[in-house]
Amino acid sequence: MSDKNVNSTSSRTKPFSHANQPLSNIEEKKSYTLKDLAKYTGFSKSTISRAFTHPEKVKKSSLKKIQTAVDKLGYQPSRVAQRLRSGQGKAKVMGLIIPDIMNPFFADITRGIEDFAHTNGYVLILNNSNGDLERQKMCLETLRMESVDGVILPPVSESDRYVEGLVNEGFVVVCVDRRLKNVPVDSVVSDNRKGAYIATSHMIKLGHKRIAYIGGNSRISTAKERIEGYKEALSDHGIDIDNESILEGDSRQESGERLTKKLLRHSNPPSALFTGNNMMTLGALAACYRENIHIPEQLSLVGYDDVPWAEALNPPATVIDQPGYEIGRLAAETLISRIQSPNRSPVTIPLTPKLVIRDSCGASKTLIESI
Amino acid sequence: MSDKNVNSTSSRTKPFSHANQPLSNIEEKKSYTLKDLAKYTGFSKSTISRAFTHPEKVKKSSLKKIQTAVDKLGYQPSRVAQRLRSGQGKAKVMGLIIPDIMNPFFADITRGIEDFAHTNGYVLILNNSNGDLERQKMCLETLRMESVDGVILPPVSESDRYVEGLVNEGFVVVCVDRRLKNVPVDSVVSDNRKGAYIATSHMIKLGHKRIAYIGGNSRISTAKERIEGYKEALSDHGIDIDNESILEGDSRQESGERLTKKLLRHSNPPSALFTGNNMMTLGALAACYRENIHIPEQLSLVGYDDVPWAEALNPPATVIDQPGYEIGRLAAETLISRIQSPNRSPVTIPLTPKLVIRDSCGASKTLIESI
DNA sequence: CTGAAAGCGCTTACAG
DNA sequence: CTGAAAGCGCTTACAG
Repeated sequence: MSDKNVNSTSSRTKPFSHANQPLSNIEEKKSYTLKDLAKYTGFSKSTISRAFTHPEKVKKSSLKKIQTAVDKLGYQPSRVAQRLRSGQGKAKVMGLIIPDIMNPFFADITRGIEDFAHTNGYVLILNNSNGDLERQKMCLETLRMESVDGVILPPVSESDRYVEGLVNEGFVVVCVDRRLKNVPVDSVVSDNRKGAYIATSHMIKLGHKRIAYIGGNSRISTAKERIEGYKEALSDHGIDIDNESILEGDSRQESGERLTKKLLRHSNPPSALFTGNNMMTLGALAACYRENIHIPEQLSLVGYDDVPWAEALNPPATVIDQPGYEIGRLAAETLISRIQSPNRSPVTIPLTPKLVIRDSCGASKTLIESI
Repeated sequence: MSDKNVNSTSSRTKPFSHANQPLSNIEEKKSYTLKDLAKYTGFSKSTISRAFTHPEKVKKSSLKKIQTAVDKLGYQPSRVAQRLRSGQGKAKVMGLIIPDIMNPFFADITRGIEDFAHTNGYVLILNNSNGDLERQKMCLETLRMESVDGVILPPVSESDRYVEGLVNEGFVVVCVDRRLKNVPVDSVVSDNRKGAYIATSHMIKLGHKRIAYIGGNSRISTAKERIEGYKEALSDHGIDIDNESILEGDSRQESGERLTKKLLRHSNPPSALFTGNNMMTLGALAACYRENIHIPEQLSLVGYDDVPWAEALNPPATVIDQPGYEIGRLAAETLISRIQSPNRSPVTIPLTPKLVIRDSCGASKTLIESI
């Protein structure tokens, strides 16, 4: 044990500092254990433990005495010890692996998950995969060593042998935002094909023919689905698909800027742009500012995700909105329900995205057109 | 589960999929334990444990055999069990309590902390205080039950009896971004007084006399310091302080919008605005757009934090930049160093903010003026 | 260099 | 209604 200087407080008055007096010989302990409580109350550890876990099995008067002691000592059980004792699915910890916490959509999902976890007595271990498959694997390994009850993640890649193995082994995984192929897992996702379809159709209705698309890496399910929805909308409206107008980046601001510049410098530049990713939208805007392109006069823009700053932009941005917080909450809920019924068949909970019309396409009305 | 016996090894080829064959009767186990490894290799649990913790004390050849078994079975130690055994400061978990993960500055700090934790074998438990003192207390209680080695947080309030008690008890706390009064804790903070001073002086130099300020609740140390810096800059330049131009909100977008509207509708509105908080900056921008006020022609603006969208705004925003990621890393580093030397005196690590000049004050040059 | 034993702080059958 | 005992998976003196 390491030494620590506890003897600084001489006289004490407040309720808290009196707590450990009766057990002065273990005064330097960080926190009390069942054993201390047993010594203090005269009950056995069993009874005290039972007072917490099955109070109905303990005599009222004993319960009261124990409660008093708990209050007096400020006893708090060790969740680590509880975890070691309790079986599968009772650790009350969930893991979360986020590709980029700076992305407000993921931050919102995180918030939703944390809230639900907190409310249900779960604790959340946060990991950052940084969009890297190898790092995601390391995170999963760590989370496994932590005996978490399950993991929530937007998979870095749609197909992933390591995750497949884990799932088949019985490790609980819930996909959020992005899907996983070839594995039976619960997923809480939004309908990205539809979101992209709505966005693209909106521009088409406003008269645009040359609509470009930039988005994330297509090994990610959402990126893939969004391209599909975009293409489908064009086809449905009899517009030819121009592969030079479809550019794939890496979901970061920098690639958004780079790809947008490329599009703008094209001999026959697009009149409208759909950015399938909120960080890339930021890059696109920076590119327009640099190239002195005015929105919406010279370029109409629809972004993905109704980020907090969408409304503060000049002009306020028309976007596809997905309920991040809600998606997060649902994912956490799904995880807990899966833990409780390990054998139920996997569910996919799809959320429907909405178009939020602001001014970046020239349509001046500010209304939410739910589709 | 229950007992198991090791049948002698059959032939195996693929490391992973065949792994658990020799232990087929415990096939449904989630993961292997030291006991399994002991049975499998013939060594005692002690030796195997030692092979991990003190390999130099184990014979080379044994080490090799154990390694082979580990690989074959895919053994991973239980961090929960390790944690229970190991003493204070060896749990390798840190807690983080964030007031608002949607705030990109906090998200950036979180990223820095996670990175450092990950690199050093620590795991991060994330909690959301939502800026609420009571909730922050609950988070701290939970984190304590989790036997974390320490907690990093931007305190919701500068003075907080509960946290004080915790610290005096020896619970490791590192303040990040915001300070704590009356308690000897390590802190990694930026010089907010100076940041505000620089921002305000910049506007003064551009000729502004009526410079308004909106910021967060003044029970938060950063908000308080920024007001001080703002006032100091005015005084130093011989400008009277007008208390009607100083409005206090709650660090959220909505209050930024509300307060800005109030300022703009004033009979003698300000010609410049300093928003002491990035979410409130967003609100201020929305207010300007709504009230049809042009930046920088009608109102100059300096915001706090060089958020990812600052550059994508139209016009790109002049802001005070604080290195969030770096601050986070340093906080995690400080936490770990504190764990290692529980008795060293508390340090305060101050970072210097910079002014990033863009276009929201009319100064058209894009340069970073480090002060 | 190795193993048997104790113990971290809890919970849960099993006997009273 | 209560207590003694076993055990969760590990680590670490203590003896060989």
